[in-house]
Amino acid sequence: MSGKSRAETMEENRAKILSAARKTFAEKGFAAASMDELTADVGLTRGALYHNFGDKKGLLAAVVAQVDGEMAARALAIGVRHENEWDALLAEGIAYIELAQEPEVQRIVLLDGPAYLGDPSQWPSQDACLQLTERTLTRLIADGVVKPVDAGAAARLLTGAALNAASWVAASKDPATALPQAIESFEALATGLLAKR
Amino acid sequence: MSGKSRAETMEENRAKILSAARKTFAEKGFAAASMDELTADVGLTRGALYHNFGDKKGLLAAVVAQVDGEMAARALAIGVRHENEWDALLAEGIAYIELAQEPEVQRIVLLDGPAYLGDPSQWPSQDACLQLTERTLTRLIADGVVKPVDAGAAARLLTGAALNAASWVAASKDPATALPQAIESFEALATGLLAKR
DNA sequence: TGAGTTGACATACGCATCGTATGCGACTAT
DNA sequence: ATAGTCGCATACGATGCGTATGTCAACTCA
Repeated sequence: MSGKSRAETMEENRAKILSAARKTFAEKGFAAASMDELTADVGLTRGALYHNFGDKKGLLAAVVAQVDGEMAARALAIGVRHENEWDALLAEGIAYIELAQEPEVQRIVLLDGPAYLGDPSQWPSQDACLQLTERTLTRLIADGVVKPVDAGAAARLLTGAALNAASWVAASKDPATALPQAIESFEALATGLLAKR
Repeated sequence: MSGKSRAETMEENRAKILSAARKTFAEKGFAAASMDELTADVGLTRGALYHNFGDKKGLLAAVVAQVDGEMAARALAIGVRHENEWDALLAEGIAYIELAQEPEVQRIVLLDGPAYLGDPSQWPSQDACLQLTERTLTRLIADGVVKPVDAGAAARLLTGAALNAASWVAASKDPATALPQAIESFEALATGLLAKR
């Protein structure tokens, strides 16, 4: 019983390519990544790639969805630990700033993703991070904690601020000191959404 | 005296290529833009391109600097009309949201620029928008109007929020109604930076 | 003023890469 | 057993980039 079913090896090869792409895209960027090299590194050819993902952009989309999903899951796990919904929102935002420090996220999700797949709000994966904060914001607005602004717009602004903060920290000369400064500013900005003072 | 000097035609050809690049990059994106076509459209060859701009990325950098500079100039002109520095900052931010609605800015400065040239804070042009708001913020912090946060971080967060808002509006189904919502949220967020309430 | 030099651009070449069309072996169903 | 399908490899054509080399006009200087 050592043989693998057809569907099993199929999934294995898909995963191999996805994993290799995730690494290569993060290191060299999407444009500079050669599909010949990438597939050869896992013992396959481009034939497998085009069969599984359609084309090069299809592979990027799959990688983005994976990384994006993991980030949302981690942020959610952090936010859920807070009883107060507002504190959870803040914690999630700060989590984004910290999670987006990884070169993988920086390069794939924040740089190449938008450039080749278009604006995140149009992605099939629908930017998991955005949806998460939008739902949280909607509840907070209903509870009167947050000003009655459009939740979609506020969510986009908030995550946009957080992710830009992450890029700023990652690109700064001294990330260790830049990170707390970014978080401080983020918290200050966020409090602007509060209804009561 | 109808003859043009060597330096004159040089500048003319540079401007021709730059103008064509600005249009093509905005319409088809950086990756899909063929340098053969682009130069042929203005009656030149790639030889002129590589002589004037070094390589394809060099051309993108020049275009980005131009568009970025124009945007900062327009935002500054708007902000300067306000006597109150804080109102000027808000007006500048809102101006970014509106100015960044143009497909040129969206595609070139916000998508392809970061992807191919790296984080804006590392650009030679040093993201004119960022510098502008950072200086304004520094003055406001010195005056005690804004909380004593790091001006660089806050500037990045603020412009990041504004530019993401612009992308959100541009990608939304109904930009006409999304724009005021984005501005409303932006103003709310910005007030979080105020020291006194 | 005329020969030499420089500079701006064109031409030509090699190399890499992508997408597709085609081929082949393994598995499956009847 | 055989025909058909599926997953992937191989082969091909088409672009596009960067560089090395060529060329001709403009500028310099004696």
